[in-house]
Amino acid sequence: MNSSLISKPTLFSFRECLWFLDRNYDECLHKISNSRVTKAIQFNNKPLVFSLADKDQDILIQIEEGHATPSMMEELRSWVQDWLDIQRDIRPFYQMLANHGKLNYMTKEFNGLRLIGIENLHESICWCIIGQQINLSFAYKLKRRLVEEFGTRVRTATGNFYLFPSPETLSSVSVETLKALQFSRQKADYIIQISKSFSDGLISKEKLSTLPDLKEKKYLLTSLKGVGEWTANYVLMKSLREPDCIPLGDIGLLNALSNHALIKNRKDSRSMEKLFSAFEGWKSYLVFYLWRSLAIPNFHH
DNA sequence: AACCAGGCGCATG
DNA sequence: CATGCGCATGGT
Repeated sequence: MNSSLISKPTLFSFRECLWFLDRNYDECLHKISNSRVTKAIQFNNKPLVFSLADKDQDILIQIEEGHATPSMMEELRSWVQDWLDIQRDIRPFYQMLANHGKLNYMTKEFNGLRLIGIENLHESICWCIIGQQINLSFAYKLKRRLVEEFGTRVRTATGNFYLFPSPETLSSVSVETLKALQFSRQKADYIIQISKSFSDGLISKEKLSTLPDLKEKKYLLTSLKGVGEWTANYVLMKSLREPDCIPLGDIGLLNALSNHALIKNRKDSRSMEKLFSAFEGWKSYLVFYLWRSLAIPNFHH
């Protein structure tokens, strides 16, 4: 089995999703070319390279490297649906956007954009730690070094693809090694310790998602050194798809709110709460769309 | 040339 | 509880 189709729901745009995956950053875990995204993932300890392309009313999944049994293909289909958040009916969110005087333009401008996730929880947390307090281009550079140094490489006819390094691998790396890749001592420490927590089974996506309430999830996440409020919320929104998690204090979020004249200054939490209270159940989506708005050149209210 | 980036932990008042 | 500090480097 080397291909499969997923039918598109309403309010889904492959082009918008592809735009997000492409942006203008040096992403090392997938490649975009000819309106297709290609990526390596791991199933049953075996790497598999697949691509996604737009095909009329469907999304075409193709296996680029490796072999997929029918059950693996079924798993891959489900993985892709999670990654691009394909199954969610986002019409309620669009209704909320449409009702908002300043944000209703988004229903047209970003039509069909889905909250693209980070399915691997360990990767998601490491990515947050890498990105803390540094500019995104440097963050992507650090991630690339980490992935190319410690991740599994899959060779294909069209180039190399990488899997994010496993917790086992990263937990046995030394601080000095990461420092040589220009990680700060703290970031190196956090990543190694958190990788240990994963390989020791102290935390896993399974464990985190089965916790009964959000407070416990946040508590478990922030008990890890290097994971604060921002990271916990980012991870819950991107990896567990919690509907109402806002990475508070996020500089991009604050800039977007300020561009739309929705807050007076960075400490204007009252205006923020007022805005988000109108998006109950869809706060994470609103954050994602606000981030999307940052890419509009010279956007000012 | 300063200043600030997808923050966080730790030390103080 | 609030505020200050260091962190690593690159972009503006």
